[in-house]
Amino acid sequence: MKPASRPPVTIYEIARHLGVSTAAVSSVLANRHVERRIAPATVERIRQAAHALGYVPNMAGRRLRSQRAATRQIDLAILTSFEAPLPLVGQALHALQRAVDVQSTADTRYAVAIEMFHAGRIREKTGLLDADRYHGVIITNTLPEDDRFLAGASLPYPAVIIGRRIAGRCCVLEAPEFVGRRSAEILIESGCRAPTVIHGRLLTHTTADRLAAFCRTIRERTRREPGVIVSDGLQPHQAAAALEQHCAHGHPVDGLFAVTDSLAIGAYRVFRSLGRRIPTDVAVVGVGDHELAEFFDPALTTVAGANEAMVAEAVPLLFRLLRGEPVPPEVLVVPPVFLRESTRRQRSPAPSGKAATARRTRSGR
Amino acid sequence: MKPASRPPVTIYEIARHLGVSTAAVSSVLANRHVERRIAPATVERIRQAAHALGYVPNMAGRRLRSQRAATRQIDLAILTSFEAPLPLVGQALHALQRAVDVQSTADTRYAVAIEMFHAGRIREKTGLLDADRYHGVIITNTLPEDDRFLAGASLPYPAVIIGRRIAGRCCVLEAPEFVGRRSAEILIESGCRAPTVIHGRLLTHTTADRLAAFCRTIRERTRREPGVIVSDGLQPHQAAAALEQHCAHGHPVDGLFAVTDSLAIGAYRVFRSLGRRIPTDVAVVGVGDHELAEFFDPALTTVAGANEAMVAEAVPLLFRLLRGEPVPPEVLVVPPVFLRESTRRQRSPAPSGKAATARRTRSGR
DNA sequence: TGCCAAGGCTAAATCCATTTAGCATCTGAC
DNA sequence: GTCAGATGCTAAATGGATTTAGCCTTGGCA
Repeated sequence: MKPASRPPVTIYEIARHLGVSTAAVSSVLANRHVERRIAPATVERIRQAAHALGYVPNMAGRRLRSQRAATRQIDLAILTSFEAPLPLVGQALHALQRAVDVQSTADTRYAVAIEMFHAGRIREKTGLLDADRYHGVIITNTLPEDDRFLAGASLPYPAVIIGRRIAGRCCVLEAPEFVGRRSAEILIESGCRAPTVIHGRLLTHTTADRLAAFCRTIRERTRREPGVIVSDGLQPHQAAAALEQHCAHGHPVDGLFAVTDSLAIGAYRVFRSLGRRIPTDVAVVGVGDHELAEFFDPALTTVAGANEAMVAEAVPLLFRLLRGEPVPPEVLVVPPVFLRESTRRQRSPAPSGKAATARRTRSGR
Repeated sequence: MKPASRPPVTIYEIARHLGVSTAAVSSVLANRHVERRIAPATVERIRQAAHALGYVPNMAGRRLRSQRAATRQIDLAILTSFEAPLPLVGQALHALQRAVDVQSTADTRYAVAIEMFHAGRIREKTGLLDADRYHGVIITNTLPEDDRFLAGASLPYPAVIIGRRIAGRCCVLEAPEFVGRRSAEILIESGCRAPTVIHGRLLTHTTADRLAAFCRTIRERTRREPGVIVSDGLQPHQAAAALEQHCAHGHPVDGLFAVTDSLAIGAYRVFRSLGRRIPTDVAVVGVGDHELAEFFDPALTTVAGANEAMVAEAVPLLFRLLRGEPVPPEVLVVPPVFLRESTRRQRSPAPSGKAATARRTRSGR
């Protein structure tokens, strides 16, 4: 950050500098000089002065004046972290855009955008606390630091939080405990004796809940400690490195719960290279936040993927907040469960049998 | 779109309606009523009136006034289609944000956002032609319809186009022909006799170029027509359906070029279910726009993935445009080639031999 | 020479909200 | 009874750009 210099250059400076009126300057800079009949020489002088003085238009000023009367502009944003899986965010934007397309009228224009912050550092996001940027936002993929900040701060606009309960704010979350518990149960029912969980070092409220519930369930049902692998990040190669090291240390793993899809991808590769077959030697459960799970080899059993459902809840809530209508403080979403080949043993605990068992497969959209 | 109604409600209406000053209304609506010592009863009246009249704040007005003097705000956006693969866009945003973090000074604040349009319908994106929204944009993932529109329209702000040459605009593109030609060569060198390409129904400039160059190269080198499979969309399941049908019609396929990663994912599944081994029975070449290619089973050979490089070029170009500096009309980027297992045969055309051949593997970041 | 039209530009209103300075009124302490 | 201070509010300036109405020249034509 260099130090502040002089105040911004406006069209007034340019006008004064050249001895012309602001009207002339404005006309030229807005490319209206032809219909306004500004002499070519003047156009050129104004252009050069603007460049020389380093003129940068003030969009607020422009918008304020030029926006056709009787049109109100509503700015909505989805705030997410750079580190988050993008498909989730894309879904959210899509859903929001669909809603906006429906809500739009001749006198109301919506603009929707995705903006990002660095995970854990939402407080550094410029303009977050300013009342002059958004009419409303959906916030998702926050880390505990972010949550703490949000709980303390008072955002000067309506906001719906996805994946985290924050007092006084409208929140949409995964039903607590559900994902972790079901994942544990599936691995246990699959006959796993050394169930293990892998997660990224950074835990969101949601992933932390999945982790805790998983461990608790394993402890309660098996009276043993679950294995826990911490990956540096959510990238497949990071997961692979962590899992490899875990196995190299001699820790047994015959059932793995990956709190995020991408971790499962890395795990698949490690098991393959170690010659361990899925699901025969090791069962894997993941989350199905994006469409890929079905295309894993073997297809990944998922116990989550409530994202679509959460977004579907969040968008109408945002509009209700915008209209000033009352909203519930929180909405819980129960994620769907898809049993696929990566835990095939579950339904056929007998020898092996490839007889088709009842199984829901998420159909591609 | 409902018909337009009355002009927007401003704080003036509220003030007039209640017989108070706009200062009072503003103080209340900006939650400054405590320090401004507005009586609780008045606060309540103002709030109710605002709600009853359907007040929606005008962000332009707010920003114009409240923005600390000596701070200029610069709004940048990445415009992409809803239908595009998101990781690419995420990369672009990341790169842009990094640049912005460096460029930021105490008197210049940047805001960066992703905004989306429906593929082929960029002309319908509201505000695209308005001069009052962005200081600069990066446009990517356009379809030919979009390109045609952009070529005709004159955007009133600096723009860098990725993946498409548009006269008079600054463009960053894949070196023409390269990807299609190399892919074809790799399949031919792998000994394929029925090389085939699969692409989505919607073709961007880039994917169209890949397709055309592939077909031309196959024709020139083999004197035969390449197989062409058209998938309805880029989703794996759509690719799978298209490929299945192609095979069901008896078309031979022993080498496949997928112009997009996700298409390759779907293809893998089909080959697996048909019992055709990769690369022994069929070689597959794809593009490596995201990290996943390496984690395919077997790892996917890629002849593209220039996205990162393209973005790296585009961002500085945008800043040069913003500063009014001259820029080259186009920048060509040659994508890296990663030979992996999915075309293993290539380097060992002899019997089989699993001897490790020289092979670059993209290392995880 | 006189008049009109075109050309080239300016003054001032306007968009909406925020904020500073200041004006009444009321309260309580002395 | 007075006066300082609190209370509750308003008038007016301000932010940056666009746009309408209109002024002054100049040139062409009758």
